[in-house]
Amino acid sequence: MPLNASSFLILGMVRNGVNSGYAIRRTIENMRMEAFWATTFAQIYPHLADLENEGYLVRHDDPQGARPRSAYTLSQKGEEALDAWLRGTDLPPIEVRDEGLLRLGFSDNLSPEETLALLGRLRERSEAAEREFCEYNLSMAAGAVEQGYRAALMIARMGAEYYAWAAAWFGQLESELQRELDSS
Amino acid sequence: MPLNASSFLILGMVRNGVNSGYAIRRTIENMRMEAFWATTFAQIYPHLADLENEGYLVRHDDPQGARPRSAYTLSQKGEEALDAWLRGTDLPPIEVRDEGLLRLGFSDNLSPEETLALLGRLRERSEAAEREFCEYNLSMAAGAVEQGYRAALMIARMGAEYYAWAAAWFGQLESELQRELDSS
DNA sequence: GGAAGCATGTAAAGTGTTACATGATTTT
DNA sequence: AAAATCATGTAACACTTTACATGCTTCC
Repeated sequence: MPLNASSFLILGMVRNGVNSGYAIRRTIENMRMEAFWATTFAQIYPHLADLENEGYLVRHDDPQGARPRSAYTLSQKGEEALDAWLRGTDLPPIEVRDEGLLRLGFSDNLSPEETLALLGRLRERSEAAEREFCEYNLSMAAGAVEQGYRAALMIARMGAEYYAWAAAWFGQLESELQRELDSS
Repeated sequence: MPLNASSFLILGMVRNGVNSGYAIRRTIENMRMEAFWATTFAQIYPHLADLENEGYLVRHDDPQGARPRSAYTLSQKGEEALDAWLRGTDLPPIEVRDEGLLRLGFSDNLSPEETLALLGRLRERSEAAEREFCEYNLSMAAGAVEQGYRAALMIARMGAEYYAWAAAWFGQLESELQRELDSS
């Protein structure tokens, strides 16, 4: 089983002390990490089991009262694989799937009013994403969790700034189109 | 068969006069449309056949000499489906998968030098993407293809500006880290 | 004559999402 | 007592990518 990006997401989480499938999913949600690498419970649990079978992770029983719980730690092999990936000189291309931009790209047949409405929805979607990142950034700054999580915070800050940029970009297009509409 | 975003990409292309599977793939490549919705030949050809079976597209034989070729046009049903999608008020969330950002997010264990190298690779990748968008934008401005392709050009311009922004962002992080390194 | 590009596909594998199922614990 | 959250998974489905296969045409 060759490791893929999802494997390293899990290994990285475990090294950061996020040691159960449930905790990994929740952390990804809280950190808005889905913004650049999404996953679901249905992916994480089987993947954790695979990584244990292949010797990258070690599983421990860690029940909370009568509720069973599996906690994981990195094995030597897991540490090495994660470090090799972090130091790798390859860099796979970014993959984006944005149905909204696709729609904008085929909007030539829409009326100016309809295009304005679409641009407004795109801007609002970016504004909402920006707000979510800002909320996470604030909650992090409040706690003293910054020890050892510098990189994750850096990414979240980039997310906030990117979505602010995108919202402004859509807003500018709206203004231009509105001006054209007014002057005709 | 409910239509998905890939269906509308194909319908939109056909309406714009890009009427064969081969031409659709090449146009997506030339326009750098893969930056926000990627596809391959292996997806397009069966999908075209499905859309024809369901009555969204009409197929015509359009051989070039002895080389066979299938050309498509939109049916009434196809036109309507495409317009309904363009005017839809729903807006599915953006999906991004960026192994590079994932790596940066787990880079706390790297040395400053190694982090600098990673940031440099990320910046270069953005710079390369920006160049590709600019090339397409220039090739469009040169030709008189702007008639009816205003939206596609708008998107390509956004692509160029976004990657310029991202490259600058990574560059700034590099400078900050370098300063820290120098002053210690 | 060979390389590059035009043109169309199939098969298999890999990856990811949705829906479902179960039961314990904590909070209101 | 009900709702929310913790915790773990399976099964089916949908989607995408990779590799392979074939043959024509144009340019060098």
